[in-house]
Amino acid sequence: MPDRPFTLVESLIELTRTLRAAFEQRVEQYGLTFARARLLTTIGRNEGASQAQLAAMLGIETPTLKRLLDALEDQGLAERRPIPEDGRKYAVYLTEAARIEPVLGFRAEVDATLAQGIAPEDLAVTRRTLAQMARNAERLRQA
Amino acid sequence: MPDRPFTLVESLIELTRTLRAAFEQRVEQYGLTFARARLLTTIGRNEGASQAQLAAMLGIETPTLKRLLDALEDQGLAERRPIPEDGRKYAVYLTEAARIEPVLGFRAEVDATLAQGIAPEDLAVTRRTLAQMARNAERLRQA
DNA sequence: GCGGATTCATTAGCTTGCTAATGAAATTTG
DNA sequence: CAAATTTCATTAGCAAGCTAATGAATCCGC
Repeated sequence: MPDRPFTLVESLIELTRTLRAAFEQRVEQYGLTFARARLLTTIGRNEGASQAQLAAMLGIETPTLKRLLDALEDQGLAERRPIPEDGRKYAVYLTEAARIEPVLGFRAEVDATLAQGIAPEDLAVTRRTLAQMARNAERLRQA
Repeated sequence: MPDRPFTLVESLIELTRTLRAAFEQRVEQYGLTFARARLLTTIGRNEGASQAQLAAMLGIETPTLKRLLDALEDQGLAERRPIPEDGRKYAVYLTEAARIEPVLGFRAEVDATLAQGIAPEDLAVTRRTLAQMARNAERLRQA
């Protein structure tokens, strides 16, 4: 029901929101949200990374990351360990409880579902186009 | 710097955020945010629409819309008018102040900027692919 | 090796999404 | 026509994005 001509931007916004909602539903059985599940898998692939590094990988800011990490820690799924070399940093790890969760294959699953019924060459074109759009948006940001 | 293979979902999330940030910067000179500017143009194209209708057009929920509309009303850019036929509804209009703002051409401008340097046929493919992805995400939501 | 600059995590506070619940008005049904 | 249902806007409260500001630790330049 969005506004008629349905511009690219509208499509993007709507898709991202639907996507989020769909997978939110999917991971809620584990007591997770979309953002927290994304962080969980990123920690799993990069154990020992600092908070700043994780934030950069996820493309979010460190205060946002802190809040997500606090939540995972409260749920007993991740932990901060102080490192001796640098008193400012923590190294972040999954707990054993988190390792059992089948959520770790999350990203690949999301992608596979999303790509269903789409020709590989169309996917390739779309990837390229999205990358160019990201550059366009980025350029605009500085101007 | 996101996680290596840079999946589709990551691209989408990052693009939407960059896009938002870029245009946030663009409209802040008018005291607007991205979401509020989007609402403003939607009101402009559909004057007299109810809040529920506007929310549907924007793909957001009515409480979210209410908050945005309150803000525009506080800024003197939009107004609610009770309608005689239905005591529950308001008809929403732009004020004269809003009509002067050059923000009304906003959507087209966003789209044009985003599409720079992309071949028309690639854009077409991308539109189709995004639509299919939206269906995939939607389907998953119900399952 | 000391002092200024940078980096890291944190706090505080804003915006904008969401869902659930509510009251009032309109509509549908029996 | 009265009662039940639905619709509309609202309130309340949560999640997750952001920026700005802070304190502590590290690093660099001289």
